[in-house]
Amino acid sequence: MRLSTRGRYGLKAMYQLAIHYGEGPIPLKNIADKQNLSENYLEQLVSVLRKEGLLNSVRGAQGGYMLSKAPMDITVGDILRILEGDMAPADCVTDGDFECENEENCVTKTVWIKIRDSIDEVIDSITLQDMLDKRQENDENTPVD
Amino acid sequence: MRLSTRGRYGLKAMYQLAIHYGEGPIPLKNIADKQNLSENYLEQLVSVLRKEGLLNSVRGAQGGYMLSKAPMDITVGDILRILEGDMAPADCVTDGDFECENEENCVTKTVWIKIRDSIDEVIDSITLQDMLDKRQENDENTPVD
DNA sequence: AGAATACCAAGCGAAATGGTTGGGATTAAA
DNA sequence: TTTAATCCCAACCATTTCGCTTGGTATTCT
Repeated sequence: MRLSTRGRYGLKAMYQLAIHYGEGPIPLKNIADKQNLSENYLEQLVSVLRKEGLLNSVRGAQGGYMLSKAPMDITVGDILRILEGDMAPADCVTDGDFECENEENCVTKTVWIKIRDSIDEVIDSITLQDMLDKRQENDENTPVD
Repeated sequence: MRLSTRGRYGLKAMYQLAIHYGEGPIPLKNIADKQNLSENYLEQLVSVLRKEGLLNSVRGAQGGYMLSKAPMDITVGDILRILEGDMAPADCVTDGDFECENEENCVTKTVWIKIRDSIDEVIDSITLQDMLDKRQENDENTPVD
C-alpha cells in the first residue's frame, strides 16, 4: 500500500517551498534540482496544487511558485489528499458515493475505517512548519538549501 | 493509497474461514460464493496464505481449507502483510534494505514513518476473533453464513 | 470409477504509473 | 525591443501492475 510518486514528490516540493517561505517566487527548476526530481513531471503536480489553492505562481522571468499560506497552515493531509485522493485503503470508505452490497453486515469495512482514520489523524496533525522544526532538530549543521 | 484486491479479498476469505473455525475443511468454492469472489483468483491468494502458515489444507473430495490457529491468534496485520507486503507508504520505510540518498536529512521520511507506525498499530491490534465479535454486535439477526 | 477438491504455472487485456515531448504565453532584464 | 526565463497546457508513450482466466495435474472421498 505505497503512495505514488505524486504524493511523495509533492510533499518534497511543498517542503522545499516552505523552507523558502517569504522569499518571493521560487522557480520550479530550483526545487526539482534540490530534490532531484524531473522538472517536467513535477510541473504537473505543482499545477494541481496551485489550482487547489495551496500555491501561488508568478509567470515570466524571475517567476516561480510560493506557498499561498504560512507553513503552519498547510498540513501533510492537505497535500496528500490533493495529489493522491482520499487516504482510504478501500473504495467503500472514501468520501465518494461508492457503495458495496451487504454494506451493513460487512465486518471488513470496520477494519478499513480504522485504518483510514488512523492515517487521517497522522497526516492532519503534521504541518509544514512541524517539518521545518524537525529539520532543525535533525542536525545543527543542516544545510540551508 | 488503496489496498489491492489481494489484501481485501484475502481478509474476507480469512474472516469467512474464522466463522467456520473448528468445523473441519471448508472448500474454497463455498468461500468464493459467500463473499462473491472469483474462485480461481482467490485460490492464488489462499495458496500464499497456506505457504506462510496461516492456513491448513485437505486435498481431495470433502477437502478444503481451515485456519491453522484460533481466530484470536491471527491478526489483520498477519494477513495483510503476507498479501500486500509491508504496509509502508514509501519504500524507504520498509523492512527491506532499500535506501535513498541523503537519508539523514530527509524530513519527509519522518512523515512516512509516522504513517506506517499508525497503520501497524491498527492492523496488529485487530484479530479475526475481534471481527467475529463485531459481527455479533452488528445485528442480532446476523445470518450465520 | 467418478466426482470433488487442492495445487500449479502460464497467459492476458486493461488500467495505472511515471514520466517525456512539444509547444505556447507572460514577464523581467539586457 | 529583443531575449531568456519561467509558468502553463495537452498530448503521447513505454513499462509495470492488476485482476483475473485458462488449462491443466494430483489427491482423496464416495
